[in-house]
Amino acid sequence: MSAAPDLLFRTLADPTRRAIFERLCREGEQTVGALTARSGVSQPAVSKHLGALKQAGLVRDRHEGRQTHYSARPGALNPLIDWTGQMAGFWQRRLDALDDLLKRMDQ
Amino acid sequence: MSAAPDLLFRTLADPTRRAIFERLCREGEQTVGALTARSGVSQPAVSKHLGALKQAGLVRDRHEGRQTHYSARPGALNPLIDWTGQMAGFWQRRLDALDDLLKRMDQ
DNA sequence: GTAATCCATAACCAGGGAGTTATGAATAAA
DNA sequence: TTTATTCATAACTCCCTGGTTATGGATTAC
Repeated sequence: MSAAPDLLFRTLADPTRRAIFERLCREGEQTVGALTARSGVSQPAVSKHLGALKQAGLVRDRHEGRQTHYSARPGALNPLIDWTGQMAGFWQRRLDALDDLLKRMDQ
Repeated sequence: MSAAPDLLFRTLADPTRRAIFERLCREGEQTVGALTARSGVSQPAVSKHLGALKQAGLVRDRHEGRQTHYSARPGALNPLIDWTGQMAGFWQRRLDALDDLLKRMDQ
């Protein structure tokens, strides 16, 4: 299971791309032009990043005339949340087991 | 804030490296040799990945004789959990605001 | 109809990073 | 002491990707 975390990690690893995603989360729907304005990179670069984000299921696009509006997609981060939860769970479980063992040795 | 998520995302983006980290989470402390055995890559590659994981604060190492034991570091994922929580919070807040607006318009 | 705007795609380039083999330092075993 | 084991580092290669400029299609404005 969990081929999903792979794509998510890879997609969010790039700072520029992650910044775009963060802006969409904070400020809601934005056009490509608006995103390009404060991204520090060219418009084609932004378009490529948006393509990657879309393919990872992190954003949606909505065409309206000659401009495209992008918005963050709630729930897309769930696999990531699940993964971190699992990892945290594993060492927690081992700590519990250790705790148990110590208690039994103590008796 | 949050230079930490950047390093974490970058470090966990590589599948081989993430697999090593997962094994350390699931099965606890491991030597480099043990990790290399089922990693599918050479020992130097594993060592490099472990170096990256260590630098990101994701693992600890413990030298014992001529072998080095690595273990996952609980709490290292916290910045990641915080970040996802923030992102989820943003759109949640906007949904609430929208809900509010609709309610007021309804009255 | 013509000009201007918005965006996506193509083509290309450069840097980084993940992999390899070779090697050496440190420790354990003989 | 000599040999074998374990790991880290160095040096190198190759590919992937994020950036660029150039361009074109679609839409809006004049």
